[in-house]
Amino acid sequence: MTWEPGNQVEAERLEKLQRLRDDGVDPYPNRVQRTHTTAEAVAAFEAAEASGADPPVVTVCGRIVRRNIKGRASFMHIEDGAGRVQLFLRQDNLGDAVYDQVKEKALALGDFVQARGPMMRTRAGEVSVMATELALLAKALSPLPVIKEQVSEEGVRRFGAFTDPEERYRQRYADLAVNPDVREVFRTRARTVAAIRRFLDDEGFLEVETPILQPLYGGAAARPFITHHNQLHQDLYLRISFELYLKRLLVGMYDAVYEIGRDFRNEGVDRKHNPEFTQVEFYKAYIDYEGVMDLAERLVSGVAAQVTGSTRIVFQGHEIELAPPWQRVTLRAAIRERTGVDYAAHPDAASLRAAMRAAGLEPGDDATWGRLVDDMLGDYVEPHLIQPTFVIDYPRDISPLAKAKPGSPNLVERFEFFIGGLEMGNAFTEINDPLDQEQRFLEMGRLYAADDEEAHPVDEDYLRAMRYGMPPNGGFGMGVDRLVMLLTDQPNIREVILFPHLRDPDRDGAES
RNA sequence: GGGCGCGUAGCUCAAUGGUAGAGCAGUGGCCUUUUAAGCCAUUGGUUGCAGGUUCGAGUCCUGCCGCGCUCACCA
Repeated sequence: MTWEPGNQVEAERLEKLQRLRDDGVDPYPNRVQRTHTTAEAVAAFEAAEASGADPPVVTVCGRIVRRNIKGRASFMHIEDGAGRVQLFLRQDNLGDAVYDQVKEKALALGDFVQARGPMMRTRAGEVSVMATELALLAKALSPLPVIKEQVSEEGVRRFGAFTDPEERYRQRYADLAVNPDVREVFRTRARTVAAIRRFLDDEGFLEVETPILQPLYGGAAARPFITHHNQLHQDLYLRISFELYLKRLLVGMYDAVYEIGRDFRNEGVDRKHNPEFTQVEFYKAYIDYEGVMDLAERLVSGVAAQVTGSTRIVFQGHEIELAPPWQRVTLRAAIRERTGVDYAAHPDAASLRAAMRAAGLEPGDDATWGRLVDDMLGDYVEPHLIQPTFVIDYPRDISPLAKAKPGSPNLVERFEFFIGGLEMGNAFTEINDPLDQEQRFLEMGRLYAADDEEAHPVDEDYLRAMRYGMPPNGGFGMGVDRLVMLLTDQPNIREVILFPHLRDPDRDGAES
């Protein structure tokens, strides 16, 4: 099977490729030279200019992003990962053969080239490479969207665009190639992950890697993806959280561990959810959820400061201060404030449902008590939590891994924290009583046995680990993608995931 | 899964039910300091897919595919 041009532009480019080959030009040569990035070349020239030294002679490489062919002198801008620089191309300097390639437009927008020559400044004042050598490095056969820029005092105006979300995600390489803002988002993402890692390393945590393919799944409320190991004849699950493996390591006498990695949840896809997403979880012995709150505040505000230079960010028009201390509100008070319902006065599902109806809410028909409480949180409280807020003390029956709150049989020592109206993370004082944990697993099994979903499995090996003795500890999980959304002011999780999941377009009736 | 909206040239977008267009890109010219370069000329379309209504469908109807927003789901 051989590629056929899909349109006229591609056909013409393929023809030019053949013409270059006929002329003995290798459109994809093996050998490349580069002495400077575009940014280094400009900096070297400016330094020489300032000191009165001779202008440097440089060899630069990059993609042609602008081309202005005039008679016997032409200009190109080439871009590499560091920036862009103009090439000044004169027939006198390049010789007829090479200049003909320019003039005949054998070198097109999108092609990669290598140019060598002394740096200079044009009459218009732009630092440029006065090319004495010019060579093709890689021919582009398909045209990228063309985006022009007008640089002025007021900033950069852009003309032309590549904005269709579907095509941007399906062809992220093209999106990145033409949209520098998008490239910057993923640089910020990389700095965010690095800053999280640095913070936890400095706090004495050990970074570990635990199984992604798991014989049992657990640690969160979600349906898993299922796969199969052929030789072992065994079904496996892609993990929905790291929790149960990380806590096993506390039994193994690491005081503090963390993992940054991918979780997979077989659930709906929307602005805040991708089937695979990046999570950071940490577990630390000898602290409770108060200690975790302290770490969470310092982690998030410290990462923001490192990544953006400030603890004050703007997200979707809201100014948000991430510096500690964050607001703390009990779930009970938060819900009472927003709905008028005090769930503590209605300790069973039936009476809580009645109270919700009396307050004008619409409670789910077969929701458990804890589920009703959680619904009120999501519907009436969460959208208002713009400034960072810990919501603490959750219903026991939606928190099977969190330790009970002394004196409150329905509550556990758990918090979730919210920023910008997004649920950012979840944490608790972890259960370390193996018999209690076993009962909680069994309760969960009963509570949700009615659901048609696969029953949640009890992880017997996890209980065995806990029976060897687990130190008291606090645990924490946070969505890294959502943190990047906050720090880059992106409203959609797909804008911070390089290759987000999309439906297969090559189905019946679809364009292929 | 439900509701609403969208799908037209490589990209961004037009087009009362009546000959499918523009800008950029491309192609052919002119130009040895341009920079959204300019000027002249010009190519490019199975209007997402399949049906239907109509003398006539990009436009109206039905189904399907994909995307967006939203609701639901997410122990």
